[in-house]
Amino acid sequence: MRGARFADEADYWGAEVPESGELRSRMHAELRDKLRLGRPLRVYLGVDPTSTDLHVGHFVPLQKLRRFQDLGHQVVFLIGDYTATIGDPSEQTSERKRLTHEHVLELAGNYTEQAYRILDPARTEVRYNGDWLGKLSFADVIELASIFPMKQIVARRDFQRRMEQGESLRFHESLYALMQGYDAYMLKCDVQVGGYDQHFNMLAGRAIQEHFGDPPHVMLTNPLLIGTDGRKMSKSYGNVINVHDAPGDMYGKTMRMADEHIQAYLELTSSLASDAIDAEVQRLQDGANPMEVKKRLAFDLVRQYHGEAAADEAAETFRRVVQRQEVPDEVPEVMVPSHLLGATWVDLCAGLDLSASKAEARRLMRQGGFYVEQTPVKDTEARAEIPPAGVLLRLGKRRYYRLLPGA
RNA sequence: GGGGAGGUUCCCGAGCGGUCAAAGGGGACAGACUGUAAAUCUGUUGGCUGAUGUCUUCGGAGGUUCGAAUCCUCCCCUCCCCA
Repeated sequence: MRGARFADEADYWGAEVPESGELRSRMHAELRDKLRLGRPLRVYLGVDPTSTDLHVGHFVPLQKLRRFQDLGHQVVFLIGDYTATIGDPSEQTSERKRLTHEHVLELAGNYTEQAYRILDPARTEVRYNGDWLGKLSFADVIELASIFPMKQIVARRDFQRRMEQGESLRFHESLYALMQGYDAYMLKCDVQVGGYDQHFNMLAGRAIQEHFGDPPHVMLTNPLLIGTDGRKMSKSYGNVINVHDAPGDMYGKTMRMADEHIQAYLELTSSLASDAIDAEVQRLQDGANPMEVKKRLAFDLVRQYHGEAAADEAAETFRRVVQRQEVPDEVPEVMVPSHLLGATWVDLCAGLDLSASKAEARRLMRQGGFYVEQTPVKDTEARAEIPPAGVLLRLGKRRYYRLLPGA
């Protein structure tokens, strides 16, 4: 993994930006100075728990934190229990749904557990920003707000876009950066890591730290990981690789991604060393079959999260099921209740929720995507025969079920 | 608070009394192609039905009409301009 770099992409800041190269080299210099302090640095990453699962994109900054830990530094993992109830407007195209605090705390539990797949718990301090943000008075908020020229708040690219496009934009959304900036000040950290989308919030942190007489933190940002289809990674697009995905899913999702995105994934998600990544990228440019490179990537991903054996198995399953169209080893078994035993396939699929409706099952049949023991069944009136040994059902390219007569 | 524009099926968006389960695009699903994919092409995309058909759907509640997504009333929500 590599790819984390110093803040640049300065156009995020809107009009009032230093040259990107300038900010970047300043961060370099500041980090160098901090490292000369001769003490472990405090490095923090803040995450707002807004969903149940972390995806591989979240792991980019976590890997970075781990590197710091390995070098003897102290990591602070900040759970944005308070900020999550407001919602980070960064890179949003419309107003976010607000979450309740109870819900957020529930999600937070998953987050730390998943983060510890990468972080060393012994050298991780977990904090909740509700502990201080919840105690600010209105006067405190006013003081924080006074630090920022209105022009800077309004100049944000994401806000500008929403205003131009007539999307809803609410006042509280502009307060988000204040909250996150205050976190940075409260945590007394030397470095903050995060995605490019956090650029504005991190700068706000520096402004607040300086306002209160603290040295500003170094910003370390990484490119955002795109989804497997090249769009923004988002659960609603179904282009997300979750850390919790089963080995086979994780491998399959990786293989299904467009060839153009291989490099981004190699750089941001793989555990390969820098020169190994370069070698793979070179292979691609030399005209190697992208599938081979992708397989290496898929294997590496599964290995990181599920171990070597699972990765071997996932690779083998892919070879057999997808490439040779053979039946996978593990096919989910579905018991067919007795009242559906003599039914048509259509009724059976709808009754067992294998298809959303009878119409959908018929559609599949008519389109040739309905197979019984690998033979297409097109007759929508055909009745299902379920022998005691069971029967293999395949819907579309790779949804397999073994149907067994049940009670 | 005043004035204006809107809320349509998973999303965007057309429709503005019947011919509307509602154009078009996106997404999704299936098939063809293929080196995994992507791209491309074809088809499908509310439920029940073999099919004619029928039921539910166009922010919410009422109303007008033989008939409403389309007209009227009230309400809720969003955006824009002004204060």
